[in-house]
Amino acid sequence: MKTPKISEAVIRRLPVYLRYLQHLHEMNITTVSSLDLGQHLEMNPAQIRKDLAYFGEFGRKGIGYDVEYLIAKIKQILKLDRRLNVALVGAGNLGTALSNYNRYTNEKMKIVAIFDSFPEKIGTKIGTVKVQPIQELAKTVKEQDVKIGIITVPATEAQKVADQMVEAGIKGILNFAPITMRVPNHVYLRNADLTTELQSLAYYIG
Amino acid sequence: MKTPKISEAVIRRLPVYLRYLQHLHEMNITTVSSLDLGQHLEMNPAQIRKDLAYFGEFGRKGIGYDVEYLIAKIKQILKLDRRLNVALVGAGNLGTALSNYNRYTNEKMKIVAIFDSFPEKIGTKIGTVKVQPIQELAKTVKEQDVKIGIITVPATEAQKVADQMVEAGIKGILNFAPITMRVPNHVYLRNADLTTELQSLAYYIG
DNA sequence: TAGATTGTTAATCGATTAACAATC
DNA sequence: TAGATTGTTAATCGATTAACAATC
Repeated sequence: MKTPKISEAVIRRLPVYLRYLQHLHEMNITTVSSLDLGQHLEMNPAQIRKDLAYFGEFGRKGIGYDVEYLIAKIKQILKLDRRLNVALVGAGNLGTALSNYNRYTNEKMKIVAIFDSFPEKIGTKIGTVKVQPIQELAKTVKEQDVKIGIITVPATEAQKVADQMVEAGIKGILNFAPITMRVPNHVYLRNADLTTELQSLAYYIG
Repeated sequence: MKTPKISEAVIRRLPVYLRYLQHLHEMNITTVSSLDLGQHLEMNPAQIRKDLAYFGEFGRKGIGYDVEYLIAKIKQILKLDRRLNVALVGAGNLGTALSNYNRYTNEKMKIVAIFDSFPEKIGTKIGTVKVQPIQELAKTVKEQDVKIGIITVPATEAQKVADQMVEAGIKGILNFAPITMRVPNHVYLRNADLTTELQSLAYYIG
């Protein structure tokens, strides 16, 4: 079966499985059961099996899952097996942190362009990527076939940047600015606002 | 009624409402309906009403919600109306970004201590907060009544830092390191792993 | 074979949405 | 009063968990 209709909750768990599987692989563990996975990730094994079964039969009854094979399969599902170019706007601390994230890995998803509006930032390098003026966004997106945009500018600038990304033809936006932004339906938007994260935490502590 | 059993989904939406209400307040808008809120936040108005109604009757039939009053109430619910001290370990780019987040606001939730293990970092200041050696964590947590810990160290260090936080008596941890960490049941743990965020994004674009 | 573990169906649980009486 | 909008109950929808036949 292809993909019936996969919920976002499922998709968000796959990278968590992937991370632990990669850890197992590094430790030369070749096989793992949903029970093992569930114990380590503190999740229900039935849920793990069901999540994986949406995409195919990856395990073997009585045995479990082959770690290396499952890693390959999850990467395939998440489309992490093909090149995916990312542009980041806002070369502040958060932007720099994100740029450094996958700098040394051989992930296929890569931040290939960084933009800022601050003249002092232009021309400096973050890793191997030179910071460009925001005016060059559209041109670079086309030239480098950029599909995803990350927004790490202040709230006041964020919607404007999003508009420019949409205009440039970007397909998905990961927004870190604390605003509710508007994008057309054909653009996928994900918010990762760290202030709301922090605020909801207070409820469980205070 | 007090709080029957509020789901995390509800708690995570409250800061989003709060943010937009504060925006309305800045624009001198005094009243808002759940319909308005729903339209701007792209949410179902019934859900917004229900979320709020868990905590009391904050609106007026036929009128809507008083913006200022609702802001005060949501802050009260989230316990953002009382002082909440936060310690951050890992004074890298991400740590610095988070430290700067609420530096200029008059939020009651504040990062009051920053730690790092890198000798060169010790003694430098982020905003007004001096970076301390990690060895001083326990002492500072006690002295400053720190309740929440934020972990922005590399994956290899994260569990060790979490253990120290738990040992020091911290009540909640916000973890940005890409690992599945273990904490005792009495400590609230929230993961905000930006790599998994990025990876799940690929699914919707590729 | 006996034990283990998957894939999947059915049962449960919880969250979202619709609808509407109450009332400003 | 008529129109608007809440708070809340009931209906729907979706996600999680349990259970088990299939099978390695």
